[in-house]
Amino acid sequence: MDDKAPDRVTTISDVARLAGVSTATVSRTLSNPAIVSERARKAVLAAIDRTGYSANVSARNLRRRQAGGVLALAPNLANPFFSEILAGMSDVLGDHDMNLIVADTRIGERGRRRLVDYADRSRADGLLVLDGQIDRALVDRPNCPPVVQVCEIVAGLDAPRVVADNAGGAASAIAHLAGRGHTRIGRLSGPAGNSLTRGRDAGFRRAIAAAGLQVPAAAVVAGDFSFAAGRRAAAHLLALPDRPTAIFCDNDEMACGLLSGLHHAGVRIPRDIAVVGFDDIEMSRHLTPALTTVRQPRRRIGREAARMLLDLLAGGAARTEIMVPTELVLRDSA
Amino acid sequence: MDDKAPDRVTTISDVARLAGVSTATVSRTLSNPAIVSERARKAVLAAIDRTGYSANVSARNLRRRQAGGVLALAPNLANPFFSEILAGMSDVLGDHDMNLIVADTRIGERGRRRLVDYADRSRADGLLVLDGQIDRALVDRPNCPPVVQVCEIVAGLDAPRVVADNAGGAASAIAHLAGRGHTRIGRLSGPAGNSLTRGRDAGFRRAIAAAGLQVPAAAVVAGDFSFAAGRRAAAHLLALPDRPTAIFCDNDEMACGLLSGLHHAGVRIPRDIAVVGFDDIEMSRHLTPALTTVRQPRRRIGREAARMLLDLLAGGAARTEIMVPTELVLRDSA
DNA sequence: GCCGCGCATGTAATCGGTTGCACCAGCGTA
DNA sequence: TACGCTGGTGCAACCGATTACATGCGCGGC
Repeated sequence: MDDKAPDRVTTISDVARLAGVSTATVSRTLSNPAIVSERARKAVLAAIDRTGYSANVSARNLRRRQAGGVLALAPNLANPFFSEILAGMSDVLGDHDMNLIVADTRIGERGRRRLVDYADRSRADGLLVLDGQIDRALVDRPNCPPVVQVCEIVAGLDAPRVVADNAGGAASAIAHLAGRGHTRIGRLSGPAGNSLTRGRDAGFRRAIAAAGLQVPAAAVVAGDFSFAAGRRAAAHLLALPDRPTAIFCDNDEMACGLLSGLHHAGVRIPRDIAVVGFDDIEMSRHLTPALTTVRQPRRRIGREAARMLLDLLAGGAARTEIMVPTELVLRDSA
Repeated sequence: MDDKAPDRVTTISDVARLAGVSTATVSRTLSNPAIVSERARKAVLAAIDRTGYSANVSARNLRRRQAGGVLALAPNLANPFFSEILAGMSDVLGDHDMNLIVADTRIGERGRRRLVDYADRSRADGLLVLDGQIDRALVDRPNCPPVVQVCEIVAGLDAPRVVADNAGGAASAIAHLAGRGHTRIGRLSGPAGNSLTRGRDAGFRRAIAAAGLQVPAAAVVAGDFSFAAGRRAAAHLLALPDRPTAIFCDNDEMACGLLSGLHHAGVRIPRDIAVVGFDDIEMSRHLTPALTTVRQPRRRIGREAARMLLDLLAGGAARTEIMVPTELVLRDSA
């Protein structure tokens, strides 16, 4: 405010001079106030207040040999499923004075090279990988920062992870349907290799068996998590000789497409066919009928992942896997 | 790879030694290859290739007195409306080797103080403000980086801006409805002070007048952009003695709630009442009936905003306002 | 043969904090 | 009185890149 050179940002030396101490004391006042005398501390804080000083992050990070931030790699940022996970990460990281920077992994070859630049020790202290399809070479590089996998698992990558209880969630959905008397329960699955698909598949089969039922092979359709896949599945399922009376979908987006396809074909839901989804995305509660689905606590998943990464960075022998429970949300579609 | 000390990240000196040149030459090879001899350039590039060197960003930014990134301030990151705008920004910034870091503005007092930390010259070279409700003190601070406003305008803040053609979009929606023979056209608006509300209101009134109609005062309801506001508005509008036959909503989320409320009351859409929204969010095309709405080209808005900020930072006398055209998307609800 | 010019390169200062080490004052103990 | 210890502080090296300035070399013109 009342400085001589108004165009220069105030530095630690300005504060030191004003407070009549050395820069070391200013630095210590900020990072470890307990070890400076009360006299000095007061003088420094007053000077900081006067000047509006705030430390230059580049200089600090350079000296501390850290990046002060974490990189999250997500496919398709525009997908609202991820934004709440990212918000959870941001909560925790912010409390530890860490940035969250977010990069989209599905952006062609030009972008791929950029990713390698980003996933660099000087830019990111750690990586939060939300995309199971990521190129393994990216994270196997010699100087790649520590990685935590979130939700999806990269095939063969042995890094710590935070995942939802996919099997348990699927099982609870099936148990619910079986309890309502359904005996022919179909499934609209995700792509085959995917770790989410595998988990949900396991829960599906386990629960079907536990209810003393059989998996109706023809009514198990492979999708790709997209709305369009749900539309296609509707046509396919309606053409079956032995229609299922309930369908479990591996995610809400497909369930949404399925609902739409069935609706256009004049099928009444849930009377003719019951539908259950997975994820509980925003849209699901607004559909007509509102979608019964398995909720993933996304914000919590983000928080756990961020905490796990921070532990890892602090050198703590972090747990290698955290499984977050899911919850069946009963609405109108089943 | 074949280094002596495998635990230390390679620096510019390592590369220089390996290539048999000075660090200055290495630096020049990377930032301005034309001024180094071909011999030196080849040696340096080979050394970089061997070591997998990449420059430390903190050191570079410290020396260049820049932050290497831009901060975007958005309310509610979980809202998918923003993610595509952010993705557009990220496209452009990435091409200029700039980070995009994103902060949520609606996170209580604790978060507010954190924002002030973030909106700092050493962390961000510029600010992209997507929230019209932001505290003006934040951007009026003496050493706040340059600002570009996006979509919403902060009351009384005279910074360059990128906005959608809100008036034009609303007008085209009304013109469409009037063209289909509607004469009692209601409106579900956003909150009163909001710049989006004002723009859409202007277009609404202009087009109503142009069609030779009157604004049915009782059928203009103030909402708050939320789904719940749409539900409430449905009840209100149905209770009117002189029901409108069409309703223009200031955003899709409210239109969505309105649709849901009307549907539950047994109103057939668009036969009994036509509904038009604004924004074209993801969900809108998936509703039953699919929502007719005014599309904002969100990715483009993001790109334009980022470009404008970069111009501003480069010292270019950037234009002070860019207005991006909107487009009426005809679907089933009108 | 000498001078001047321009190109390629190296030297070293610099960016702004952080922190190991040295120092000093003050006090208690031998 | 001498010695050791402890808490508080300052000095200066350091983090790793960028870049102003200096240097050296080769070449053409006089």
